[in-house]
Amino acid sequence: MTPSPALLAQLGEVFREYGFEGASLSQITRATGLGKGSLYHQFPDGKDEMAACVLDEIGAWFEAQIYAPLRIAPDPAAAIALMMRNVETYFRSGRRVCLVGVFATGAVRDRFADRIAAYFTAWRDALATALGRLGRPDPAGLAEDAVAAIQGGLVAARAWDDPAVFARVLHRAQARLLGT
Amino acid sequence: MTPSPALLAQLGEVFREYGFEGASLSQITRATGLGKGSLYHQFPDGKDEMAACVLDEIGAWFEAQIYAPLRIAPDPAAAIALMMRNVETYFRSGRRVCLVGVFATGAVRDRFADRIAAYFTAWRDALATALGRLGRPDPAGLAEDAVAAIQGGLVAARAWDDPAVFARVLHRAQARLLGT
DNA sequence: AAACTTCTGTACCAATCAGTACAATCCTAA
DNA sequence: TTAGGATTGTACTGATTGGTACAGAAGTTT
Repeated sequence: MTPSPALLAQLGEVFREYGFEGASLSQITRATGLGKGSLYHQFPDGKDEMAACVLDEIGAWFEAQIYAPLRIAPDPAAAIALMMRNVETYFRSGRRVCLVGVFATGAVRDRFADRIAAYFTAWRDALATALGRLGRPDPAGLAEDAVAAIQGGLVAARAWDDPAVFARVLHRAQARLLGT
Repeated sequence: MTPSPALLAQLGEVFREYGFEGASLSQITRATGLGKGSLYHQFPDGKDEMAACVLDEIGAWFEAQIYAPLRIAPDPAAAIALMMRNVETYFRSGRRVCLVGVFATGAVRDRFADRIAAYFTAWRDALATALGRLGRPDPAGLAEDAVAAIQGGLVAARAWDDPAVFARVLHRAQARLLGT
């Protein structure tokens, strides 16, 4: 039983907007257009399974669009710049929260601990790899700071309801990464 | 009707752990030892009012312990270093989430928009004031980045379930603030 | 067309939810 | 001690919750 990427994207948006606890089945059926019968048919373990599938889909997207390019691109500096552009697009300039980050700071953190940690680890490590190839000092620390800056930039942009905040934080983080 | 700071602290911990939607009245009565009659007597508008009072209490604490010292301390560099130490203590080395940040990325963001934005603004501005007095370049940008780093450090520490991450992010953020 | 498989709709369930009402209890001032 | 105000406990409410069961509809294969 493989849920479609489109369905997982819809589920993801409900979880982003309402969080895990706040995303009731009513809201999910409304957002997806599927009834409870359909949802339970595809996700017999209920909301937990939906969220786990969504996290896996997000992880796969990031692997393809963010992490892998950082590891293998011939020009690490260009790859880092591209990462930042893709991050700005993916998070809708800070208007869309990072679902993994939201789960990390919520009551469901332990339920999805492996997936959450894996997402952050893969990102930090891929970025550190690119920084290492670029010859930047302390690649692990710079990578860790960048991942934190992106998460913090999202929180701040939401707090101020101002996407320009996210853009500025990203821009300055990129400059620190590249030493420019 | 002024709820005691101790009660507000207990409420704050329930909201931190379960989020706004997930913090049921059952959990709140359990955590506070007060029955529903008592809670509704003190907070006639229910959970919204509880959360608003908690946010105000947090804001007041930050004003006294974090923002005001940044604005008025004779030695801005020492004030910034003290801020970081206090932040590390307050957030229990990253084990305790920032409730304002959690609300900022949740469905209740709009309900408490003024309080959330005010918390972030006061912090950024107080820090920028200290940086300005220190003669640091782009104090507003540095301040914004530091506030984002703290938030992002909290998310990352939770994601990795590793307080050392928060400490490292704080340490490096402080070095950037002070130019050391 | 018939048989089989997959998917959907919906009635139902027990539990929980936030909130209301108010009697009872506790506390304080005179 | 009494009266009045503050606080608490709890029964009750209608609504919502996640989940179950399964008949019926839809899709696919022969």
